[in-house]
Amino acid sequence: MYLASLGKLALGSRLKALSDHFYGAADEVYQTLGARIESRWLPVLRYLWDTGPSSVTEVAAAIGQTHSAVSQLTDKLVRAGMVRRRRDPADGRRSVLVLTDKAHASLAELGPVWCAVRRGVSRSLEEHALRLLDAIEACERALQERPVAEAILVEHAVIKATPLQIVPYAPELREHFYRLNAQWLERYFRIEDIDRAVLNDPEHYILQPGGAIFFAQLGEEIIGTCALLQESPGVFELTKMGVDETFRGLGAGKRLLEACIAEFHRRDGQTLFLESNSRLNTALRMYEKAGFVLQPSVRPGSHYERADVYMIYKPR
Amino acid sequence: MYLASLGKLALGSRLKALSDHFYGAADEVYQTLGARIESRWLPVLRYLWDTGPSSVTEVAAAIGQTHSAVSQLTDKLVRAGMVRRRRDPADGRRSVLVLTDKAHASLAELGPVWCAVRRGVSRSLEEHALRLLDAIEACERALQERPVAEAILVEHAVIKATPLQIVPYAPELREHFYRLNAQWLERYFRIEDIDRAVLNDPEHYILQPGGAIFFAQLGEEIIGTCALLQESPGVFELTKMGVDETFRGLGAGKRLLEACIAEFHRRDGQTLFLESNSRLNTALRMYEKAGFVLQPSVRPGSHYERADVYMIYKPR
DNA sequence: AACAAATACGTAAGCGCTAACGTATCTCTG
DNA sequence: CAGAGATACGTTAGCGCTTACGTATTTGTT
Repeated sequence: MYLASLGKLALGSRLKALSDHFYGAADEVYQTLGARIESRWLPVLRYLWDTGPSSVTEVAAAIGQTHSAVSQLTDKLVRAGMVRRRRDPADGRRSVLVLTDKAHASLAELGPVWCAVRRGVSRSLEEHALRLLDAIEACERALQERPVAEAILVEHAVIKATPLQIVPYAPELREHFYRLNAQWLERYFRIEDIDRAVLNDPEHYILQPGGAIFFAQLGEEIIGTCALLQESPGVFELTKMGVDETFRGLGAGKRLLEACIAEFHRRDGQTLFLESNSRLNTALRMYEKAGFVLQPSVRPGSHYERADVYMIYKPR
Repeated sequence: MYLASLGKLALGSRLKALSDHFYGAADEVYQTLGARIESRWLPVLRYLWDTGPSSVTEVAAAIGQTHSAVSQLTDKLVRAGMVRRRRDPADGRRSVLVLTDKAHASLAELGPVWCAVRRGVSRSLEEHALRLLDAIEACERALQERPVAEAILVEHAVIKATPLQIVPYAPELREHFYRLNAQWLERYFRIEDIDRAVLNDPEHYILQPGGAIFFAQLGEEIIGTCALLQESPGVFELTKMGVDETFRGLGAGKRLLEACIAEFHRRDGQTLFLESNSRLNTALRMYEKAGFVLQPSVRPGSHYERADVYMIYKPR
């Protein structure tokens, strides 16, 4: 599922899909069991069933919809003979919704069905059903306290106001070198032995052989890294590029790449290559834009299992 | 929020509401930041951005929608100048969607916005955002393997085929007496000292003073209980009624109530009363139907903090 | 008591999506 | 190679909901 890869960017779409799925399942159940009810009716009917005759606005507030939605749904329920509209004698504006006898009878019969729904959901989703419900509830509460749009705008303002710098390696940044690379390695592949060695001791494996390491720093935070490894005299490998997932999109990767290429030229390098994996679309596109050219086959004698892409830098 | 009380019955509605919330928040952000994009476009645009020109069906499959939806959305994107339709030279049926230069430019500018979205969501929802994402993913997977509608129908068939019996107290059922009552006590109130004592030793507190305890048994499973407590000679209290939340709707409560009332008559009781709480709507309605009449004030000298309803049995 | 403001609710138009259908094109089979 | 079936995709109608608006009624203010 592609949407999963978008993470928090596509929450709306995924929730919608899940929502439709549950509505559909409920309707399928009601239909095959011959219950004369639709899944969309349930909140209104159950509310009237639980709390007795109520006005349109009251129902709307309880089930979290607009009064228009309830009003239109009421039209349908009236047509289906489940609800009657009554004028409130105490307040002529209000229209009180009352369940008909037919509705009471229908709902009374639905007890076992609802029981089956609860148990079926539990059986199908196992413990995930409860986790989903908990998460929904927690999010509903959190959103009321801290509206997400506001929080996003604040973050955007902060990001825009914070300078993005590229800084060279310093011993106290070593842990970031590990962290930033472990993130994508664990996510897409697994950390190979050669990775662990290099990430734990970059000074020995990268700097000593005549390489360089850069970090992208947003304000005080280290959000990305990239290394230039001298493989043999004049031959450099671009490697260990990693940008914190939550900070993608700020151009840190591009800036790091530029820094490495500049360093490569500064050292009068002859060849600059890189190895990567075809699943890392965005990274590959970035390499291409920076001047790397895809080679027809993988690099002979590659150190990495995951490497199925081989690119060489050909400045235009 | 009323929907929360429906639990798994209203999953669809709650997911829809959350979904709309996120879509709305995203649109608000895009608008105030002047981005010429709408939240609903994102899956399609990002997919084309990530994987290059693609056919309608391909996009639809990736983002989990129908080809019609993608086709119609494409109309809008074409009108907005973000996408071009191109015939696939290799297959005349296919219409390949290609991002325009304008779209590339717009999307390139959106990097920081998406970064802000991810971080804003995290800030607003804190750790719940990840929990929600995990739960969604787990449910998506589970639903593919075990369709929920099917599971519900199976449960329904099982429930319908399993007899519901009312059985009297037996020592080996004591733990169920505690479990079933603790469930609703913990959910709505808290367990008072008097509850703990009675629930742990019902033989001493209920049976010895001349009371009775019944259990509702569905097949092999104990799903509900109810007790008749002799308060003084001929005066009985209906108490400790509890039905497993996942088995509500099968009529177990009603059957238990009938059993208690029958027992009350069998013992030639004079008075039968109960104390309850106004929040327990469904229970109160059941008591009323069974012949209990709401009294104008709480019972003098009640044992319970939570009791704000007092009813006396008046057979018709 | 008079009247502006607020409230309750219905209606209309529109949006995003689906299901159903029609058409064009491709693929497979004999 | 003909033709049946499959596939790709656009179009239409309709559903569920929203926003915007209009009307009736109540509430609050002076």
